[in-house]
Amino acid sequence: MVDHTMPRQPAVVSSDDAEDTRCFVTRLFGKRALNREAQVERILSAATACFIRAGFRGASMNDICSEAGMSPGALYRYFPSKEAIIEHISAQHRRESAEILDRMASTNDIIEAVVKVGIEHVRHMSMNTAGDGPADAHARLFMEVRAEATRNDTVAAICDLHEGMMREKLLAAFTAAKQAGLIDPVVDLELAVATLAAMGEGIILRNFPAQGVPLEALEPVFRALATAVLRPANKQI
Amino acid sequence: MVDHTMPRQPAVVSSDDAEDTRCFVTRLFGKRALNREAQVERILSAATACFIRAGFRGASMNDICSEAGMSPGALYRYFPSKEAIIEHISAQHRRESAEILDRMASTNDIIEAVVKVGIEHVRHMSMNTAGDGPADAHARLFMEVRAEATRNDTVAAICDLHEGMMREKLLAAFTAAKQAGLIDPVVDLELAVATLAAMGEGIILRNFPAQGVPLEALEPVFRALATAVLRPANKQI
DNA sequence: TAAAAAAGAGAGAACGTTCTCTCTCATTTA
DNA sequence: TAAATGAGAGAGAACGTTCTCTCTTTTTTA
Repeated sequence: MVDHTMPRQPAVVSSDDAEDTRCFVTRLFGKRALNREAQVERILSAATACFIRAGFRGASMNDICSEAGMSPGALYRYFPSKEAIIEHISAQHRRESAEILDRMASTNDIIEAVVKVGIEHVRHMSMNTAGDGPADAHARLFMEVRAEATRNDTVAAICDLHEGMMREKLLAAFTAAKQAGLIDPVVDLELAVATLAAMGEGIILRNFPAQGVPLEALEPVFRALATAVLRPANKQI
Repeated sequence: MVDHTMPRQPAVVSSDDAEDTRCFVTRLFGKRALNREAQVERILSAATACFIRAGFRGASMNDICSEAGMSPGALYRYFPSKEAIIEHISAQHRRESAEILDRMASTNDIIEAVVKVGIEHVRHMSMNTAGDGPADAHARLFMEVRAEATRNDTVAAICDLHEGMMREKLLAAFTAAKQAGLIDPVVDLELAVATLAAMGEGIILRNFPAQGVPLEALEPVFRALATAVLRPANKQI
């Protein structure tokens, strides 16, 4: 067997307070800086494809390297570990979901606003960003993220953060609508938010569009459910 | 370093058509046969605990052996592979879910029947069978099974089988109720079943009871949602 | 501005660990 | 005594990661 025990060269002594003395233009916009961003993007999109195909645990770093057309040595210059990639992708996925709520227009019709957000969320989740993956790519990733969150504290914190944000956004909108008399005063808003979120997640998980249910068919369903949750006593206000 | 390259012994030739010549009474009810069932059960419950803790991929066969207080050699007498254990547990989990629908009493009030089944399902899912695991044990396992189904054909078939059964049971009940005039004639029953199933799964996933929402609080929610789905036009019939 | 030095990027073999599963051999049961 | 059962070492493959080395780009020096 080949002997690899040759003593390592001591690392060149570099003072801890060494500063990057390069021109800041080069640092930010130089060929290397731009290439670095592109490479990070390449790795993330390759990893996403692999994770959708095989899951966080099922996809190996070698798989990701092959998909990205890159050697392990190269990949590890951009991410310190597999976990770091998983966390990055998890955060990105949850953030995208949370951002959909930002487009929830402040309208006089809270029911229609909820319907619109629900449809938008389902549309986004059944959209195939990559183009060559399975139809339920986003839903698969969503499941991976949630499963990972049950045993990885960092991912759990990421999920909590974004879910908390979503909860507060919805709650704020509902509180305003309630004060405007658009929501039945009896309704427990916290429970309403939780219920609607659970429903949304259930529909994401099932991925209706991938099973042939068109978005238009989902619209009256969302409307009926939103009405039931927000105006349980009397349908019309 | 120790040399492990010693050539393996060829497997002992065992004729494929070897027969069990024991008395069939002994074979079925003898001490050994009974013990065998007990051992299988021991392995399954140990594996379930490990899978809930670490996921299907995250839990190793050694973990399961330790949990079961058993050597690998012993364990592999009862299950040919890790996958076989995963499939067994997946099937068991999905079957238990499907069986809850069997207790759906044929009643004059279809809404209350749906509410009862929903509550029962959530109760079962938030129940901790083992006793010493996390509160969301069933929900975690559910997520594992669904995630596994996206990339393991056998588990996917298991899920399809039981979901198909659930779908048909609900559809039959709804069809009868529709004919009895208990459901709005406008309702697309297929979509109603899918919607209610998705809602149920979303609520399972969120595990409301583990988050402090009591089952009683969930009852009016289920009632409102069931009503919205089955009687969208007019609340009372 | 040209040459020298440093830093960055990448390839790919190899590392140590862990994985699933199988082997041999000892013990228990019928 | 023959068959069933179990223990536990360990084989071999796969894992995530790190290694050394080469080539390119950027910065510093003359």
